[in-house]
Amino acid sequence: MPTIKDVAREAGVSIATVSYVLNKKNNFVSEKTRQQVLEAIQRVGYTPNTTARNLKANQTRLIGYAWHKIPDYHHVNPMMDSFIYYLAQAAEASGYHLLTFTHPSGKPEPVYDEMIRSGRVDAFILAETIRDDGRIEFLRSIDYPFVCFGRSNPDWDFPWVDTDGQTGMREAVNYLVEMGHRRIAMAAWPEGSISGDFRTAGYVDGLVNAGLPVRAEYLVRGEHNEQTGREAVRYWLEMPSAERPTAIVAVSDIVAIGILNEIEERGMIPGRDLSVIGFDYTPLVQYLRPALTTIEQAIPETGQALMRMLEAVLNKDDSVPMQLLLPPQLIPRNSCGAPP
Amino acid sequence: MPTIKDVAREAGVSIATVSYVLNKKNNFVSEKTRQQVLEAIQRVGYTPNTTARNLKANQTRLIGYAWHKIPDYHHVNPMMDSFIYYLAQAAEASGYHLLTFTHPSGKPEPVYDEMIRSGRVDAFILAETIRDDGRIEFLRSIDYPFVCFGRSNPDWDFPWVDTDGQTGMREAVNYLVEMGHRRIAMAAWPEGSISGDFRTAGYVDGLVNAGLPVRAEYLVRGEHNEQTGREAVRYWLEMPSAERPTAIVAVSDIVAIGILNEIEERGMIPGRDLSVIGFDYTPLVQYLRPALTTIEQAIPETGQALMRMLEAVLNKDDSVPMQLLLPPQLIPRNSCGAPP
DNA sequence: TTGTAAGCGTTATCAC
DNA sequence: GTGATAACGCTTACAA
Repeated sequence: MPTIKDVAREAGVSIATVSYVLNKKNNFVSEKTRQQVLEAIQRVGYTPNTTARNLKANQTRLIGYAWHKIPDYHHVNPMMDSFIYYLAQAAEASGYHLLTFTHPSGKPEPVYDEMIRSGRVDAFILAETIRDDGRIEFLRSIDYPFVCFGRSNPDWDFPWVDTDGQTGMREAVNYLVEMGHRRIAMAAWPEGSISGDFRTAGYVDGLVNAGLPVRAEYLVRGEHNEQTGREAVRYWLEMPSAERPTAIVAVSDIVAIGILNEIEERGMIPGRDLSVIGFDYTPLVQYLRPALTTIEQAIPETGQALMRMLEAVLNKDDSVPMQLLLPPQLIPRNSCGAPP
Repeated sequence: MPTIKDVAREAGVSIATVSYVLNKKNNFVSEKTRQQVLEAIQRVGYTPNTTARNLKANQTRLIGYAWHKIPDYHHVNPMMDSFIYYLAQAAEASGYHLLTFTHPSGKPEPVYDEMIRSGRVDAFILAETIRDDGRIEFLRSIDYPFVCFGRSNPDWDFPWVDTDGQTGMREAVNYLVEMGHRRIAMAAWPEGSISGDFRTAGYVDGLVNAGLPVRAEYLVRGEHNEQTGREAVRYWLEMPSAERPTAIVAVSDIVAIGILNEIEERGMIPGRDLSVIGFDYTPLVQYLRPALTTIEQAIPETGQALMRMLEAVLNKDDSVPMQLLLPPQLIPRNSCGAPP
């Protein structure tokens, strides 16, 4: 690879001059010299070496992004995977690249620490944040630049972008209410997860807004899998038919799929006998029969917002708000209808 | 961040000595000095700066991986997304990280060129290779290190790992034959795609092996979407029932989903009236009713094999075979049964 | 066994 | 306007 020296020799100038024309500001280089240098750069096919630049500037223009551990390879979270694609695009638009890394499930902080100490990256983007997130605690404690996709402890002040799951769920309930439903249930995650709790809160908000009672037996909780949806349906179908919910909102698409499956196996028709709404806009759920009504997160916008925020953090620009809630969007399909 | 100088000062030795103990080989450093240095490293919390190391060594220990353009964010290919996760893991095991980048759909080569010229990466991993792949042509022409997930032109000599779709499909047909099927159809992609053509060839192999006729009307081609599966079923259902296929292999899960959906909408039961096999092991297809029998690619192994191969390329180690076909695995679920 | 110093490819300060 | 040159943090001949 040609270096700045080759260009200097070719143009008959010093390497300093080449560097001047490259880093346009201070353009006190004479037009004639500038042209010579530019032509020489063309001729030798020169591109400045990033590593050398980085060493000088003490930066990498690399942003660390950790892959979240997945137990089994078909259990990927499709939403997160499309997120990182848009994140990569947004990063490039700002002259950064994503450097991906993995870490053992229990202890991520040492890996982040190592990335920092070795000067591998300039900042991090964290996804799938949790309550008391050790990564956030750690990065805050050493004042290292980062932004998060997802919230954490409410009393922690740090930059994040998140989907407004509470509003999303409230609107889902509202959508069902307007269709005529009065007995609306929710299949939720166990208490304690941030986004799960916001979604559950939105469900309650929706009921309250509509003047509907909040009934404990209409809220069933379980893990993030198909089984949870199935068990919830079994539970509700045991209720006398006048008590039974006529519509169900699920905390996630995978839970909604379990609901759909159990409903059908009980000989009922989802969307007619029982309406169902998912959450996540997972690929393929559009091809279920009935196609699943779901709530779509603003994934491309999230990536862009995160990068905007991260640049503000890196440039110590405090004109950019450091918390951003992005409204999701209800995607009506065929799994909802008027109550029977 | 502490530098090697800080350690040297702390330990009362020269920076060269620190460097010697760091780069263990040539361990002619006295045990006493070594201990002093090690302790100093601990005390000041030193980790060598990667950028400086890289500048010296003229490397980055970064592998470029381009995200393939996706038209719409729910059209991600889940298989590819889990692939890159395993790839990242394998890379780290070899001391590399993945540097991701994107490129405009038409012209990837200039972006690869730029990454090389600016010294951003040491090598590339290409995925979703095609016939006459310009990236392969380009990287071969400048003799830059890379490995591919996927084959390309048969007369090109370059390192690749690929799923043996031909064998996979042959075994799928064989599986159906053993269940008693004699009229087996395939919903394929248009001729010209590499993996599509191998899968189609495997279908034909399977028929021939079983002594079954290869009937043109049993092979329907269409794009990679749900509609293709639906149209294929409509076509076959117009045949007189004694002629109709009793089983269908699909070139991909999404096509298989279309098949499943159309079958059900015609009032038939997949797995009983008509057996169906997909290809890709897409997440969620296990939750379809019936759960889709599909062919699983060896994704983790592919990532590992690619990294092994890439290291061989980088170290000019020619003991490692530069072409590797990995057998996929049939995952029996409920979408197949004996012919009616 | 350890230290000195050159050099990796830049940028930027200082002379001229 | 332009050119030496130091410096970024490290590795490694070579000298001691």
